[in-house]
Amino acid sequence: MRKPTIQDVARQAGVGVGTVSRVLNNHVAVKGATRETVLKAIADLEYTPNPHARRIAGGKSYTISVLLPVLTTEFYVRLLDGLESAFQEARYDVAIFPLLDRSRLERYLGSHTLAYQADGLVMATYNLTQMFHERRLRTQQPTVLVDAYSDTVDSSFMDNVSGGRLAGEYAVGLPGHLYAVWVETELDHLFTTRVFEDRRSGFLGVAQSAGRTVRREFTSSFDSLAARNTAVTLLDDAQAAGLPCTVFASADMLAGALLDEVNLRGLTAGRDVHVIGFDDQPWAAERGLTTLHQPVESMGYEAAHLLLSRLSGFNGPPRARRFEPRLIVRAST
Amino acid sequence: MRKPTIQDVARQAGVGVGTVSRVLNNHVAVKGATRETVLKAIADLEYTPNPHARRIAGGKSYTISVLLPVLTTEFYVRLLDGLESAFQEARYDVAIFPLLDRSRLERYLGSHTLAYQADGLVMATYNLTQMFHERRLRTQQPTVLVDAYSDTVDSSFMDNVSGGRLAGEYAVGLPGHLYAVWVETELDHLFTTRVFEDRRSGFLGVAQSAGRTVRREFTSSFDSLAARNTAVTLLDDAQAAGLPCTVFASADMLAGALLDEVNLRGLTAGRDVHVIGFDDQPWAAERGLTTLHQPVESMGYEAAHLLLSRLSGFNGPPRARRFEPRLIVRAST
DNA sequence: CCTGTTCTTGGAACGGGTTCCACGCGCGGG
DNA sequence: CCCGCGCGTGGAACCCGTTCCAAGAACAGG
Repeated sequence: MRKPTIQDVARQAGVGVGTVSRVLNNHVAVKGATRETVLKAIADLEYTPNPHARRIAGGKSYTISVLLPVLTTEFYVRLLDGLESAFQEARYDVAIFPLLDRSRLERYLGSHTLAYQADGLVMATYNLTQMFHERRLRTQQPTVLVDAYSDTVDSSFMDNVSGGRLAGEYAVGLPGHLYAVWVETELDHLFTTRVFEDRRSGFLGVAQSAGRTVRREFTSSFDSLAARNTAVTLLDDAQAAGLPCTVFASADMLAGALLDEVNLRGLTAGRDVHVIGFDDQPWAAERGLTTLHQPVESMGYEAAHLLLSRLSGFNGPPRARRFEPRLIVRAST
Repeated sequence: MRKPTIQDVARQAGVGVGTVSRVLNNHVAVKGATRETVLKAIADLEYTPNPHARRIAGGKSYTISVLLPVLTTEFYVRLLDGLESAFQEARYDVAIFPLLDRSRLERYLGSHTLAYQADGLVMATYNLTQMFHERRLRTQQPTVLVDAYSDTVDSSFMDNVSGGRLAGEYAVGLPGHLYAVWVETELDHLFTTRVFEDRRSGFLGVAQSAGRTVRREFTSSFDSLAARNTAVTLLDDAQAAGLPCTVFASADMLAGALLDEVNLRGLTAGRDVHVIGFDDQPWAAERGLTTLHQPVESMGYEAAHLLLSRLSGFNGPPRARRFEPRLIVRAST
């Protein structure tokens, strides 16, 4: 029982192989009735096209490279969900390269021996380096940025200024001193980019125009020990200055550490300490954390479509797709 | 500047395409001189064969699925090294599936829609389930077990009984009370198999025939907090009973936690407490840990060759390849 | 009802390998 | 010196899709 081929499908449906191929690839010019017949034949035979034959016949790799910093965080997992669902619909494979640090990224970009080059490139979060531009000129590879912005290529990104602003507008209505915690930009990692600066500028802008000052700002690296230390220092200060207080923690991870410490001190979040996070991690709902939800999947999905349109010939100027976070109010405020 | 094809190479070398293909695939029947000419042409043109064309022409996927529990541990990284180096030599790709728990494994094995089936299957550490046997019958897919044993399929594995015995033989010559620490077999994870039971039976067998008893045995789960707790309890008991003592920690991770605690108490490993580990992790040399080194890469390499021989037609009865750990004595004893 | 477009559609050519068959050449034996 | 065998080699056929061209079908306008 050999695997059925496109020939078998064509015979079964009483049409030519060209027609079957057109149905498979959604090339519009197929009449409704014919399309149905072909789809039925495909279903009956349990036909699945051979991707390798497709690649050699089409002269393309039908593969997209996705460059991202790491894939162990919620954010990138969701981002990949969005990217992969869009690429799957268009029958493209995705090759994931978690590059971790600048040297690996540059090694990847500089590599001359990209034997079977991907048809397109998705870069997540990375800032654009000089090497990137050189490589792009050399390879002509269609590229899209996601979670990052540049005016020279298509991009799909979150509006972090707006996210900071939303947090700010809500925070100024809450009682007590105002605090803010940011995430440190590690210089040898490219993936921090301007995300936290943007959140900060949005937040501070609103606070200022509301005539409020932030009592203290903190910067923590993105690990749980540092987050806990920051929480301790912050609460010491807040208790000394008098509760209640309101804290904008620009990443849920930081907010989580703060909630831990609040509980440990017998205080109550949403009464003594108001906490606003950012990310809407899966646990945020359970723990009742007020936070900003980001439509990360949509951002990925849209990025994929920007790239796909380039792949099918679109050649206009760079486009930018901006996504807005949404404030979700829960018990922590 | 198109990518060169096998046609270009044939022309350049003044031979037929068949000959070039034969050289590429090491089909013996090519005369030395001709082979040289072809190899030179390949080098001159910087020719790399198109894997997709190969797959469609050959009617095979030239891909091997490797099923393993996780790939974040030293052991599996080394195992993959061994597997991949062998498969690369034979121009096979490797697709890695870290399946983590029983349900994912069964979902993988039960799947009917393994569209472009791999030519062969490597299963690491997993015990064989009923589903596995059913699937094997259905798909006829050549299979090899690595780090596990069954008498129905080829296998390549470490002799953990022998490892335990080596540890035992050495331990009974060391002074003081005897302790042993094992790793807990989590029941919903398949990947613990009989490894630790085997080490235990080897170790206890030797101790018994030497007329020695083990003062206390501990079981710890494989995480650092549990390991540390176990170390504390063990050392409390040992100090109460009088030092020196000798401990066989059946995984370096456990041994490491023990060394930490030994240092913390101002004791000296190799004098007050003798520690024997198992694995020879990269840090074992630096920290002077006496341990059992496992030829994991060789085990993987051999597993790959067992599978490759099946793929090229070998059809004899199941074969088993057994590998022996080697005791490495360092300062901790 | 006829002619000229515009849609659809069939199928050959093609892409880059592998495999198999047939042929040529070299060598040993008679 | 001739014949036969086998090794080494060339190249056609094939694998399975995509694409493109030409031809048939359908439809609108006169």
